[in-house]
Amino acid sequence: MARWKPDAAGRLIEAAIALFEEHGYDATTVAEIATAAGLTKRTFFRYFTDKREVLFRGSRELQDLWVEAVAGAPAQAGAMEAIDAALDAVAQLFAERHAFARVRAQIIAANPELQERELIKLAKLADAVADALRAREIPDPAAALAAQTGITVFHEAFRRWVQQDDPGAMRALMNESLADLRAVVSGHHAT
Amino acid sequence: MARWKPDAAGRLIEAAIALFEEHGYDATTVAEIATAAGLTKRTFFRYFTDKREVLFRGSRELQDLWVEAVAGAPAQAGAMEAIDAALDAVAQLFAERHAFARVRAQIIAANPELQERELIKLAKLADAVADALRAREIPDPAAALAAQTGITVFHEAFRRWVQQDDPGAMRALMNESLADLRAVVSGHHAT
DNA sequence: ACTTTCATGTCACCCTGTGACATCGACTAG
DNA sequence: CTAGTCGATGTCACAGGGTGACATGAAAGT
Repeated sequence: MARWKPDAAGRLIEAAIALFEEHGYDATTVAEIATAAGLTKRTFFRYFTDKREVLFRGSRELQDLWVEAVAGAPAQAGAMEAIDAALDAVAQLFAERHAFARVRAQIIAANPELQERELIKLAKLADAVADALRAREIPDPAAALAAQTGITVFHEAFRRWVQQDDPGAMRALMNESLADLRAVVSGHHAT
Repeated sequence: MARWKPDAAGRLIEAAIALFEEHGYDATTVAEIATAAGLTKRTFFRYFTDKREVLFRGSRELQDLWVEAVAGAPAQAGAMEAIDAALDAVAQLFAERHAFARVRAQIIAANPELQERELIKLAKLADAVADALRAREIPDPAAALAAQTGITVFHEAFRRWVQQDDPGAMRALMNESLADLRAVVSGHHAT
């Protein structure tokens, strides 16, 4: 028999989310999370660099998905077509996780510190996507701006997606956001 | 004679920046900053909600400038014209503060926590600008997207502006970023 | 003069985050 | 089978960020 119960990180995440939902993020201490997961405070910090990070483990996965989708777009695709392909992949990923995403989004919405962490994860995501575009021979600053724009569209669509009930609606929301953005930037009037 | 030396907040900011430059942000404690300013740790936290905030007092001023410029744009101006007017005002403001901005940018660049704070300030700025656009009868989501786009252009231009020597170059950098963004979004190839 | 106001100080305290070292099952070599 | 190593976790002590409660005393009002 194993000395330790498996998946310590997973248990910490589950315990953390349950406690955050019940008492709020601030009112939950790391020691409480660790105890609820059958571990100690010190062990918590071996898995997560800080208390916030327990909610952001999935960001890495999202970033990989973006990067792979951009890299895997057809050879002749331009910057925005590659971004569009990534939006497809992302919309599919999230369709399976609507319920979880909502809970998590609610916890984050209630805490400025968590919003800060979310924004920096998004910024890192934009950097990674920009790198993926550069690897496709798209020069700067077009790569950086296209990446940032793709993330803006995704973020805006995500915000709306968690506020409504259809898990499959993300792609449509993305398309709306993208169309609006194009209209605004080129100076036409939006819908 | 006054009981306390005036401008406690200002003294704290100066002391903080000097110490951050000398020893780095992490290695500087709040107690050190306070003592250097002739105050106590407790007093520091009466002026700044946390240690980071001592570097972001000016963000409020920047936000007001944006909002006023957007509000004050000609009545017939569309979303992007109003943004453009704001970019003018912002470029002027920063022209006088190139040296300070560089020091501050360097401190922030060295610290992830500070970058987080910077990003959330930028997000709040985008929200405030979006509100100002809505006040001009620009409907959502155009208002939100135009605001976010304006901030993206500003941020990109700012990044380049602190890396070069001409304090007056910001407006030109903004124009370049904006032109690049337009080209990317509408699908043409950039320079 | 008496009171009130208010910026600052003092003190005690909790929580986050980290370094150093201990523990002990599991795995591996021989 | 035994010895030794490894790796995940625990224990302990501590620095630093951040806060609540109360004290102080000059200045400003009345």
